[in-house]
Amino acid sequence: MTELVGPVLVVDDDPDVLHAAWLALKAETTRVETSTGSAVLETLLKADRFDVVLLDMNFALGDQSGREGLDGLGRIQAVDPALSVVFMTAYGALSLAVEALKRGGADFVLKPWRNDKLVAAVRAAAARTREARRVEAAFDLDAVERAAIQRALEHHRGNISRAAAALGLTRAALYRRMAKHGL
Amino acid sequence: MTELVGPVLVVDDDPDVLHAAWLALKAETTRVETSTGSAVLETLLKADRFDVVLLDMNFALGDQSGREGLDGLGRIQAVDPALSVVFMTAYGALSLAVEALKRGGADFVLKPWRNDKLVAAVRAAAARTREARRVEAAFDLDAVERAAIQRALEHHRGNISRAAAALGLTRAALYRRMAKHGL
DNA sequence: CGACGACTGTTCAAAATCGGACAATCGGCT
DNA sequence: AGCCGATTGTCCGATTTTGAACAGTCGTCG
Repeated sequence: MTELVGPVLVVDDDPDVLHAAWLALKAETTRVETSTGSAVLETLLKADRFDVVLLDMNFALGDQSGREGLDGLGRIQAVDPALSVVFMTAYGALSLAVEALKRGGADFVLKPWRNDKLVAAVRAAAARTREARRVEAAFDLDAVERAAIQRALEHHRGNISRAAAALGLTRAALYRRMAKHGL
Repeated sequence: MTELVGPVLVVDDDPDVLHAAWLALKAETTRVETSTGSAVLETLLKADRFDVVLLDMNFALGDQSGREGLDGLGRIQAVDPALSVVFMTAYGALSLAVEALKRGGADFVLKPWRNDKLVAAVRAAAARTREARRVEAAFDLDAVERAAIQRALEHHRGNISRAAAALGLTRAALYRRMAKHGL
């Protein structure tokens, strides 16, 4: 059973790269979004729930430090810490790759790539994102509270008063929280 | 491995009954508290965390309806729904026993009792209380929140900022909740 | 060293939540 | 039907929580 990869965002200053990535991924994913600049990164991330971001390391011409790419990684992590980022680069500097992975990058592919390699990297990154989201959800207090309330309501067969008492809330408080969680 | 039964509260209007219960239970439990009246029930229950309450059914002389005992049960359940109540009575009216158990009484012993029967009933009731408390704890929102916070803190190795983000809180909010839970 | 980024701990006015109270409704029992 | 206790849904002034801001600390790197 091959899980279908969700939306993928590809960011590179070269339109040819974007097109090549689109060709390679369109059959493997639910959707491929492309962007030539990292300026609107936050906007794009908030608009969609991507499974993977494919990010170019070198935006500034003549600057091969990867500053721009690492900065993008940080900004992505700030918006969605669970989202995996796969770097693309034409320069195979080892120290850069090490730094990128240490900071939480998922993988590193060299341009030009072999399509099957790219697909494999994106698949793995998507799986990583899903696992991270799964772990994250177990911590989110809102989700935990919602689950506890649902358990309590089920255990007391919809009796609000008893459920509230079991949860350690007043009835009014339980009403508020149920409304908040859409129950 | 025989678990030691925790504090037991015995309520009966007859001091002889209280003494007999004390003799039967003192070796089997951590503590036996006795009271001749049900008036101060709430006060006693709030002062200690009992494992079992032994409650007489007939307080009002000439009244064998068990009204007084059933009322006591209700008041106990209002304070601590998980606490098991064992009824004592000299009159073996079936309908009364059925009513008492339907309302959540744990057991029913006839006076005069055989000490080993009483001890067995108290042991079972104590186990019932502990199980009910265990189930209850799984619903209590404060306990659930506390556990989630501890998990998050451990997972992020004490890093408050990251733990707060994972929990979906601001740092300040996490500080407040940690203080509230004594962490 | 000195600068920098990340993290900490606390403050305070604004905003959300609290819970006791109320009238209405439900469900069982005579 | 009529009664009574339990439950429900909502209200509102009192209380608590919130989060942006700030100053201080820690660790790292040039």
